Amino acid sequence: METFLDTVGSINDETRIRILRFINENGEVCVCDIESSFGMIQSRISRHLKILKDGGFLKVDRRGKWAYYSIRSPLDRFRLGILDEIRYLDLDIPQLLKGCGV
Amino acid sequence: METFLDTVGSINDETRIRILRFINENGEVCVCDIESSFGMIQSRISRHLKILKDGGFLKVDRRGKWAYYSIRSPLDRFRLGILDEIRYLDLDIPQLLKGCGV
DNA sequence: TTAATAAATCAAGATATATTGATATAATGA
DNA sequence: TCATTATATCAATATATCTTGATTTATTAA
Repeated sequence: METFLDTVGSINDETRIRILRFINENGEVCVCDIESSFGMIQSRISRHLKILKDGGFLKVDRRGKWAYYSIRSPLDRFRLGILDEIRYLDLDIPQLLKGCGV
Repeated sequence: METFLDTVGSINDETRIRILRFINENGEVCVCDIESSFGMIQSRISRHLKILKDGGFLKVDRRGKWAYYSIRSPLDRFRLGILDEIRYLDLDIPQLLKGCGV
């Protein structure tokens, strides 16, 4: 039950839906890419990523200083359905903007 | 987008998930049945029913003094998937207890 | 080492949502 | 009409969530 509410709660926020779709469309991205693409401060992005990860949608891969987030795979039928559902919502999804100063 | 968030928000609450499953398992019930089955006060049940209705899960049929709630039909793939998903969650769903003094 | 960068976490305030009890509306029957 | 019953809505409070800015942790490079 907690798992279900974590999953549902994780998509009960427009910012997170936008981030989730952004990652679904662009594949693996690091936190600073999301920061600069969305023009949002780091702590805000980081928190939303954690919630999406705890909701079972994302996985992290830490390489060097960076944390790379991508869609967790394999994804169950329910979460796949959600990804599909948000695919065509009327939302402003920014262009990918590489944000880390290498 | 608002619609999607209404739908997701409507199931982002354990009480509402329980009510939704209760109705899904028992079919059409009136508000006082839910009240007495769940042992919750009327305004609380009424509010949650409204949210589930606005989320697209329920419909109301007013007959006489009573308001009968049931699963809206036909239900789209996404909402059907949610009903299916909550079907086996570890939740306390009360027995139907007829609550209206006829 | 030390400084710089990337990311996570924390604390405070703002906003949203849930619960309760009271009141309003609407239908029925005396 | 008036009282009763069923339901909806409102106002107040409690609780949860979101945002920001500051701090902490970890990695790399000077």
